[in-house]
Amino acid sequence: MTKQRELILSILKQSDRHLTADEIFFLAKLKMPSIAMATIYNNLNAMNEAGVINRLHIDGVADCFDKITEPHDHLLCDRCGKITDIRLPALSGDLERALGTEIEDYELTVHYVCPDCRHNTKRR
Amino acid sequence: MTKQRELILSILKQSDRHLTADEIFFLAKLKMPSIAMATIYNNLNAMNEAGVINRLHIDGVADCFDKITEPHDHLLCDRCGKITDIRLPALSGDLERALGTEIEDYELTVHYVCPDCRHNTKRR
DNA sequence: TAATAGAATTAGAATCATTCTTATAGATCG
DNA sequence: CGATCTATAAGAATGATTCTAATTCTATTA
Repeated sequence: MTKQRELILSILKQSDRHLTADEIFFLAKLKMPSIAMATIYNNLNAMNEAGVINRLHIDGVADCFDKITEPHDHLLCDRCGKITDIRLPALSGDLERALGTEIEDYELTVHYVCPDCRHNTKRR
Repeated sequence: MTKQRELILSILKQSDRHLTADEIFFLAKLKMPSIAMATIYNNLNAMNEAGVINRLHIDGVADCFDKITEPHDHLLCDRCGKITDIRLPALSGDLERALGTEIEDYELTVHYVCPDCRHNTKRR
C-alpha cells in the first residue's frame, strides 16, 4: 500500500460518482503532481484484481472505476448517461436456479430512462 | 444494404461464434479483398444501432459482434473464455418488478466455470 | 444514354485508452 | 551501510476504433 495507491483509493472513496482513469489522474495530480498515468492504471488494475475496486465498462465510454461497498449492478439512463448503483440481492441465487449451475459472478447493466429525463421530453 | 454490408452480415450469420471486428475483417477480405476496416466498423456500428446485430464487450478482450436471433444474455467461462448464449425470458419482467420502473433493455454477463473446465482441474 | 447528386467506400492518418519498457527512486532487511 | 526488491515515473508503443478526404458506386433525372 503505497502513498500513490492510498491517494487513488481515497479519491475513489470520496467520490460519489464513477470515475474514469483520466479523471482520477487529474484529481491525483492536484495532490501529487509527479504522479504518472501508468501508476494510476497499475494501481487501478491491481486493486480491481484484488477485488477492492470495480472496473465498469459502458459502451462508447471509457472504462470507469468504482469503490466497492457491496457487489452491485448498474442502472444506466440511455438519455443523460447517468449511472446509478442498484442492488438486487436475490438475483445471484435466481440466476443459479435458472441456469442450473453454480456461478462465480455476474455483471448486469440495466438500460432505462431516468425519472428526470422522463419528465423532460427533450432528448439529449 | 450494400454488397459490403451484405457480406458482413452473412459472415456473422454463418458463424456460430462471436467475432471480433478483426476476425470479420479477415473473413471479409477473403471474399472482397478491397474491403477496408473502416467499412467493417461503419457497417457493424450501423447494424448495431439498428438492432440487427449486437456488440458485446468482455473485459480485456476486443469487442465482439454477434447476429441477433433473439435478445440474449451471455455465459462466460472464467477459465477458457468460452462464451455461451443463454436466454432468460423471465428476467426482463423480473427486473422491472424488482426495480419498480420500466426498463429499456439490459445486458447480463454471467461468469462461471464451464463443465469442461470444471472437469479439467488444470487452470489456464 | 449521359449528367448529376448523394451516399457509401477506401485508405490511411489520427485519436484515445491502455499497456509496456526502461531507468530511477524508495523501502526493507540483514 | 549495502544489497535487493518492488513500485514509480516518463514516455514510447500498441491496439482498437474513429475520422477525414478523396474516390467510387448507385440511383435519378434530363
